[in-house]
Amino acid sequence: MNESFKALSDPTRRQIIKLLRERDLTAGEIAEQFSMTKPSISHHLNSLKSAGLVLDERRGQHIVYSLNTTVVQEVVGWFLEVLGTDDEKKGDVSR
Amino acid sequence: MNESFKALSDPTRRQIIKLLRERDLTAGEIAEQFSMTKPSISHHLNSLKSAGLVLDERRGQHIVYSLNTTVVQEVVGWFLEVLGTDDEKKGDVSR
DNA sequence: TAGACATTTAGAGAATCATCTAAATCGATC
DNA sequence: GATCGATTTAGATGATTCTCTAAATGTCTA
Repeated sequence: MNESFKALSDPTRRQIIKLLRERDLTAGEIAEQFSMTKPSISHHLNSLKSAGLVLDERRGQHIVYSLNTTVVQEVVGWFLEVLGTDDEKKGDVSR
Repeated sequence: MNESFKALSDPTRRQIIKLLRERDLTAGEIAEQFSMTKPSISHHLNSLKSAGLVLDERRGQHIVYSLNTTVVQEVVGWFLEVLGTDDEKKGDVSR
């Protein structure tokens, strides 16, 4: 969970996640979108991957990245917990 | 928005947010909860404050911190945008 | 298997960050 | 107004992070 938040703390990585929401993309296609070297993007992709936020799959010469919605959901869960819901008031787990 | 994510990338700061969900707390009360010096906690509080995630108010000798739910909501908004909703499919803004 | 392309790994440098101790500020009380 | 308690500010240090260039790896095709 901590790794997820760390991964999300960088604007480039958040942008990558937004791109992957549209469709799966190869590492090269992702790199094209940024004014940064490919190794740097590769580093960011690795950070997202080890946080479990994205998945990768080799497809021949290319490596295709996709969003792991499950893990993103978990992070949203943290926020919902912090914000509380209608069923569960601040810290009150009695009901 | 970037500052919010940066602020949330630290476990101590996320824990502070969770504590403030229970009730408003003074800087000292917050510091008590951690095995870290008060100046360090003060630094974290400042980080949360300048990200807009918490609010502070001087009450006599003490300074009371509280959660700024509005800004936390904004961060949740980012996630909902990434995850999509039932009304709005991946990148499809046509409907 | 040689060459070309896609991607990652390695290593380095500059910047940012978390934490500490020591000192300063701010408000209350005697 | 001198002192006490609560909190922050300043300054320093070690660790982590972002980015780069250069080199390595993996895969396809001729």
